[in-house]
Amino acid sequence: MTAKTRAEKMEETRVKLIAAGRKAFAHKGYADASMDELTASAGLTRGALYHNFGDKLGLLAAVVDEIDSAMAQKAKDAGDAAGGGWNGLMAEGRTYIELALDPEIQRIVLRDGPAFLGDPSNWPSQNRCLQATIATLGELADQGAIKSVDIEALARMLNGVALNAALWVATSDDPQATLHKAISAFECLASGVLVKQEHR
Amino acid sequence: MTAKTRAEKMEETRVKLIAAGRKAFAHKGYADASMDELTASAGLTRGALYHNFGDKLGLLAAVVDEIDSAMAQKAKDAGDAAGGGWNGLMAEGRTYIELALDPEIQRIVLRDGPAFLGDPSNWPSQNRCLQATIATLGELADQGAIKSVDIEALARMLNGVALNAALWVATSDDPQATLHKAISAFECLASGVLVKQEHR
DNA sequence: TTAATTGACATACGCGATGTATGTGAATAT
DNA sequence: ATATTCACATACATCGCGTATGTCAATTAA
Repeated sequence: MTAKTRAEKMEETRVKLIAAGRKAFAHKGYADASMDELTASAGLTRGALYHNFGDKLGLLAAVVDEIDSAMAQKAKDAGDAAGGGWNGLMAEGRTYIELALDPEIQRIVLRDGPAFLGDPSNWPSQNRCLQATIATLGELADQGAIKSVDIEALARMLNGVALNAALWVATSDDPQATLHKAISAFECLASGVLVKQEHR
Repeated sequence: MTAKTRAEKMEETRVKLIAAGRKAFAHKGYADASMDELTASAGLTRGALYHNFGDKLGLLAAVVDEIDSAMAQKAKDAGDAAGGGWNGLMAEGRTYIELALDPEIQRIVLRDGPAFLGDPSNWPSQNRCLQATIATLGELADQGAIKSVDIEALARMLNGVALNAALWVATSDDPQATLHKAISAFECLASGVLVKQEHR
């Protein structure tokens, strides 16, 4: 086998640091995570950290982006599996909320992320997710399936509901029980954008 | 007039520190707010801070409690002025959106609060704004005007929509135009919780 | 009125963590 | 083979929190 090149080793340390970051940030929270301990647990020093990510926030941004991108991908897959359209949109939302059961996601993405990195709608991963929602809503609007309200506004509000639901589940004492309530409320509110109300 | 007693002076310093906390936390965020600078801006030292509030988190809790209480009062007033019921709920939502336009509220109560103090429903203030929404929804549920979904969940989702709307408006190029879109979208989603008699 | 005591706040210190400046050795280029 | 780059380690400066201790005015008691 071929010897490791320099770029390969650097990528290796980036992966190690992000992995260590996920563990430390999830377990102790961003504020209480020591970069000395974190880098040591990866067999490195803070030198590697500041060379690769600039500062502590840089590592958090990288960790959040990795996790949030994976979340968006899973949500999109669920939407496609549900056949797209309205059912797809609901499946995306439901999946996003269910992911909030993961303690790592709860702590890093839903709690510390907004506090230390700012408004989530400015995150690269969140913007991608928003564009996907806008596209789906656009199709539904062309079909006359939803009320004539500004598409971007609807997309932002829907994502806001899902994010808020996820946050609620994340901080709940009983995540499993809260999950069902959150999903029901999400679908209830979402039904408001449909032209035809569901019969119950 | 009577000379200032000791308890009166202490209350004065508490007021000064909370006021300084609101300014510093809103402008620099909780994490980057220096207690040295904060207390100095109030003409005091960190000694007063730790004597009155125990630690940095104690001051944040006091600040959040004060703001959260004021928010609840304004929302309730708006709801009452609209005559309660569904109109009152919509008025509360609009009020919440307008309140969340305040950068101080955005940063301290809506972002740093949950991150550093934990789940808002566990705050000493018990998130009074949310409680007001829950109370109104309870009335509507008794009247059979809304779908049978968990009241707390609905309240949280509605507030989540309002929060997201406010954040969007706040960062918009044209806040006035965006505000109308946001409120329309809010009312659109909110209508999802109403039962529609004509479809039964 | 005056001496004793309380307590609200200031001052001083230790500890830990971040960020930067500098050093080093292995991989790459000439 | 020598020079150079650069990924990372090491060493250092700084800053901010929390605590321990000091101080002086306001209260209390005689």
